[in-house]
Amino acid sequence: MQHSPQAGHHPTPTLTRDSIVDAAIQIVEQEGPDALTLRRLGAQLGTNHTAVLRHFSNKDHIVRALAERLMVEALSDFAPGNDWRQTLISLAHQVRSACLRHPAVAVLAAVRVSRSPAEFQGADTVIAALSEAGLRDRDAALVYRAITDLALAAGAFSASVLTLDEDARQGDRDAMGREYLLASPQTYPHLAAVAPFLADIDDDEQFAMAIDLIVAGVAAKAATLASS
Amino acid sequence: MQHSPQAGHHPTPTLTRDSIVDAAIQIVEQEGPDALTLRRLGAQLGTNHTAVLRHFSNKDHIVRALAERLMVEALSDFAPGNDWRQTLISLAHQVRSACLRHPAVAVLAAVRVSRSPAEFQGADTVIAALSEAGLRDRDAALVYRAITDLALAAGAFSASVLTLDEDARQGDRDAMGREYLLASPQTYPHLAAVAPFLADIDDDEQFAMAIDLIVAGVAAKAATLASS
DNA sequence: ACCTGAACACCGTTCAAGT
DNA sequence: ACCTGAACACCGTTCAAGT
Repeated sequence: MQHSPQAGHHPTPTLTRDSIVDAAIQIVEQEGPDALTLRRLGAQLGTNHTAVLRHFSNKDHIVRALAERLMVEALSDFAPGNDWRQTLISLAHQVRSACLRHPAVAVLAAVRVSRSPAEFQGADTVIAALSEAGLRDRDAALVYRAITDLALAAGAFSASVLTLDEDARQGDRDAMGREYLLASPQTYPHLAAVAPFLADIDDDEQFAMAIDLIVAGVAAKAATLASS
Repeated sequence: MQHSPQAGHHPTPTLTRDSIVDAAIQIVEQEGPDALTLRRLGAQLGTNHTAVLRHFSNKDHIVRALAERLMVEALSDFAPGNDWRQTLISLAHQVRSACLRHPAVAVLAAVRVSRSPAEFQGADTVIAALSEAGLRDRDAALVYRAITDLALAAGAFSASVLTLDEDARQGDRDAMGREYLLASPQTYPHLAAVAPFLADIDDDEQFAMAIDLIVAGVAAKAATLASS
């Protein structure tokens, strides 16, 4: 009689890696990144708090699994645009949306995402867009890594604001709106000139501009390299 | 008899906010962000672990003080370049250098830096550079916020790699070098074409390219807005 | 094979007490 | 005014024991 996972009297183990990740996401979303503890996770799953260590060797491995989920979700329902600019822009916004949907997960996991080949499909799409823009080989590889990390960093950064508590957030908003207005026009003329506008910019607009600048930069870089 | 800080028999308190921040930086740099605990801090300072709470109301306030230090150091010995491009590029590298000198501090504190007016001088320099590039008023304010957060996010991201332990870092390096090579040329043709180059790019080069793209993007944006 | 429960060595924060 | 020391309610991880 062979010993297989299906055989014997263990038809459905209580926990699976997927059910643990599901529970972890739920906790982190509802209660913030600090709420993700093994004991809280055990409570959510209705098991002893050490049971999850049968499936992940430590807490860090759980965080990495969250990172993978985030990327899969970001790139799941994606279709390339009509040209390479549209493709890059919509990919970037898709990544940010996933980060904003799970801000605490993004803050916890963004660094781990960028350092491992998360999604071949997403990478291929970006590199295809760069090829269309005129970048090949090593240039394409370099620009790919640069813009991927920029977009991910910007997305996580944008999301991280949502993880601050309401007091800290209001404090930061006030600081932007008020403190910059105190800058002396004599000592800091350029800053004083734009100070009234600084508080007036929301995160959506700022992110859109960041992606705009990067895409414009890619076009300029491709033109430079093509003519050299 | 008036009661003044100088009078009486309390000439030099054991702790000051500065000495606490000094000790915190030393701990975080030598032992990583997780090593920053009140007990470790108390040991470093030769006091009870609760003594620092006389000077900072909680641990989060200590982290914010670290963020301020980081920014001050990043912008302290800075001189504007010959043109606006050089100015922006060298500012960005200065921020990254500070992040790399204190990687764990950067990871801990970057988000808090970007949301508060840390340095009027730095802000004025950047906005002056944008003005030279041709951006004014609300456009300048929007681009200022976008590129500041991008540079800071990129710097913190870059630094965050240094906070991973050697095993995780080697694992990530291997993944880049090896796993991408496994991408099927049929299914992912563009990715497969550049895969050999992906492992060959170091963090310095990648950061330099990111800043290059942003600066090129600023130039392109300024040209677009000027002609409209 | 998978989960439990006790144990261990830690956390941040509060608060009465000392000097 | 500043620091101590005990206490409280938590952590992640290990490991023998159960089923």
